[in-house]
Amino acid sequence: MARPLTPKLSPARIAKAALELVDAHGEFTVPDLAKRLKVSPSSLYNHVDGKADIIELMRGQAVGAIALPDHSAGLDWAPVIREIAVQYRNSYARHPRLIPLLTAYSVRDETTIRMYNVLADQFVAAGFGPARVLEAITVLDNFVLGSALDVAAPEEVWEPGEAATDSLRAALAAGLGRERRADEAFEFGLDLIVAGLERAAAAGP
Amino acid sequence: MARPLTPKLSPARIAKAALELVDAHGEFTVPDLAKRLKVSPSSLYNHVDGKADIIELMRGQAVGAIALPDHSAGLDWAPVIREIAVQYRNSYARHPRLIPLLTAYSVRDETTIRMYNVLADQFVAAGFGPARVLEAITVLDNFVLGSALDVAAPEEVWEPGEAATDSLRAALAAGLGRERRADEAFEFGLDLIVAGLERAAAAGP
DNA sequence: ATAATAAACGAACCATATTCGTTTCAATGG
DNA sequence: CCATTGAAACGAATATGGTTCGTTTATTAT
Repeated sequence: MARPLTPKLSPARIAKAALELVDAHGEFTVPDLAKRLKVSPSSLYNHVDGKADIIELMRGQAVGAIALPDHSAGLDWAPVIREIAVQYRNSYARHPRLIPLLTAYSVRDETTIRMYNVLADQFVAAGFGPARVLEAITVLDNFVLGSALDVAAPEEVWEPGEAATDSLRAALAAGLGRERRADEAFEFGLDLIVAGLERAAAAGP
Repeated sequence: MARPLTPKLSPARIAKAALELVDAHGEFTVPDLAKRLKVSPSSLYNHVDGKADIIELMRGQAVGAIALPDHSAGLDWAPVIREIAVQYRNSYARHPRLIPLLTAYSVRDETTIRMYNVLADQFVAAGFGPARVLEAITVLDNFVLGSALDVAAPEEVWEPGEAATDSLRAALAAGLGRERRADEAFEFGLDLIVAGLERAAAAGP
């Protein structure tokens, strides 16, 4: 009932359990989380600052796995930013139901900043001016976040209702499982954007 | 204390007041909403089904103002889809702080379906096959949603921290106010995507 | 008139997040 | 070796928020 020989809790353990709850149910409550950890709710507050803090820790878990490509070498910039976008998006897609929780707060963490830095360097190398660099990063970021939310959307959203025309109905029928469909749309959109950026770079300052 | 001569409440009134609260504070609680309407919390339940229902009503308010372009004429498809995307995004941008609430549910309403129909028709006219049509719609949708979330993000998110490199720092310095910056990035990205779609269409099926 | 419905209210309820005081153990340093 | 300190758990208590229910009163329909 009191202090155990070996601590049952730690921020990492808490974040992991919370993420499992979110993956399973799309949300989590402090009592549920405590139950899963076989602990009383108030015990959690010895290790974390509150629910918002737990969400931050989950973001770290999700995004911390991003492996930035080695850009120090003289690689072409386009494949580098493409790879970053893929990694970024995949790290979210692994926990789709976490994203709605993150959008409610929308804080940028350490990993994200590092990523922005690499992107900025690459775009400068591509010959973009400062304003364009910011726009390019924003475009990529927005597309990645939107695509991640798409993965989280429930299947029913994409079921044709009464009002669907033939064109839309045919398109929906062409979709396979939700998972791959979201993946393919992301790849397609990313190709469009990267190709567009390359053309913009070639067009000069 | 009992039934008044003229009803104080209606779904529309409730949605309007709730939206004002969200615009101002980024969230709303039922007690606060009731207070603003000078009504007891329980009275609301004579007109709406609960908090989730109120959020749905707000979505309707936000998105209901979209004016779909007249596409029956033989206009080129690219300007049509571009205009739709702009309208769609702007209707969200008018109430940025509402979006995080919507992403938690992500239900598609009537207006959205109508929009998808028009998009599907246009892409078919452009010569895309069914699978491509779905991908194109998804790409646009994801980019619009991500861009809308960007408008909602607080300013501080984009302030350069310790870890920012020169490239990123310069890019951030080039940004004006948050609002216009988000607008310009959206326009830029939309141009990239539409141009890419045009090239894809020209490349054939 | 009388019945039925609509619209408000207050009280009560349950879940959630959080705080506080207390207890128990582990480690440390005199 | 033990006394102090601090970490880690707990239970009780609190504040807030969403929702339900029974009641009251007015409007509308029969």
